[in-house]
Amino acid sequence: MSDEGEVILDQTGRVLGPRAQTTRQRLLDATTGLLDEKSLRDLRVADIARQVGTSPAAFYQYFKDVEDAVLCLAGQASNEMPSILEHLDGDWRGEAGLERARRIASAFIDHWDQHRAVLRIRNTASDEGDARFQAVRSEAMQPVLMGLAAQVKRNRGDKPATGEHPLAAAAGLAAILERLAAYRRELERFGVTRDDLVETSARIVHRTVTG
Amino acid sequence: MSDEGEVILDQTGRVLGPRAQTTRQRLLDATTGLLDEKSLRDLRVADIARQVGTSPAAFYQYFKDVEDAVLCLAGQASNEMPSILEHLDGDWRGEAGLERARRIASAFIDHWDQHRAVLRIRNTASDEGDARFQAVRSEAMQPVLMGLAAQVKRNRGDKPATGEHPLAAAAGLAAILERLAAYRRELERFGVTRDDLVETSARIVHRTVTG
DNA sequence: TACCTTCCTGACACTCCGTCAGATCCGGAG
DNA sequence: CTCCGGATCTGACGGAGTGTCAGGAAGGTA
Repeated sequence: MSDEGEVILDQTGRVLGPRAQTTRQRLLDATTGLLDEKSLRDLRVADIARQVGTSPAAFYQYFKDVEDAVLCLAGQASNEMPSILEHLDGDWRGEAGLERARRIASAFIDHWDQHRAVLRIRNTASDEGDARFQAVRSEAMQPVLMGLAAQVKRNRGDKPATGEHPLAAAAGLAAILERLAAYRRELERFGVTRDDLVETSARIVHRTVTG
Repeated sequence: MSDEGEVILDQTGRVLGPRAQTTRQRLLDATTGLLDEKSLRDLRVADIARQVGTSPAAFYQYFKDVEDAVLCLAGQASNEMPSILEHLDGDWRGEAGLERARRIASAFIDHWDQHRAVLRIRNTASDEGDARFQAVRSEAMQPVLMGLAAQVKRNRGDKPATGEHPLAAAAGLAAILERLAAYRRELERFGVTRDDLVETSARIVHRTVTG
């Protein structure tokens, strides 16, 4: 990622002045925009540069390659990981727990609606084994995963008799939350509304957490 | 896909003789092998050709591009979609239903263990919007999705009062099954065994289907 | 051997990548 | 206002990989 910390550097390690920061940000914005139209695979450095009205060479001043820029965007998006953790801790039993689950599901959907293209790439690149994207994704999801696993464990009174593994259950729940949020558009075409998604995933999560 | 029906054609539409079929198959095998080492993005036609001991130009005789070859493999893998549908129909209540769910989960894991690389690409390409991969994936998953949705609907006595949407629930369950199967390796490093995965996903599926 | 079909290849034009030396820009010192 | 020096950008290029084509090799048949 080319965006760690506060001081932003270019590819040779030098601090960026204000003019450069503007250019860099415009390159990032252009990348975001273009990703709504074409896949990462089809996204050319030349496209991004043209959109910004600069030369391809300028792009390489700030980013190693297109993936590097997207990685940066993915980092930003992941950092906006919504207030899910707040909802995690507390009592999961009964209607209050279900409401908790609804809030989490809803926050996930909002998160994905706002960063669909970039989050999709984050996950696919991560699935394909790219270590940098894996790191960004983990950083965002790990707390959710651990939080869910802890709640599963707690609310079952630690009885492993059910045969369910807390971490596996948490991973499964995370899968539902992500997938339904990611596929919102597609499911809508089959008559599944946003509320349906929230309610359905919330109930599965709630049932799984409380056993 | 370059593999529809029985008679196999080359890129110009001519029927393949026995020698050509062998070459084509070797190209496919080499592709499978290389996909275990590198990502689709890094897989060059030249690599595949060299592996087979032929020229890059030969590759283009049988496939439009690398994706086309992988698509063909994805189609083959998807067709081997295991005997999941057999387990879907029937009574889901009680221990028998849970056992049903275990069989499905187990079959999913086997399926993914056998075709991990190709199925991953099928899904990521499909996620990225590639219509051809979407078609292959749908063809494989649609029956599972519909079957699960039908069971959800049936076993709830059609009471929509629970607020869960059958199709959304089915999509969520499919997400769990796929993700846990796809991430088996990674989860194992955290001490989650195959049995844990089967039992956990089976129970979530069973609970969700029976309400 | 001569021939014909099937299959494969060398060679090429093209696209895009990533780098570098040098041009351009711009604010501040004089 | 003019000039200077660092900050920023660019044109031009070597390289890798793609996809195509005319023609060459391989193998069967008579």
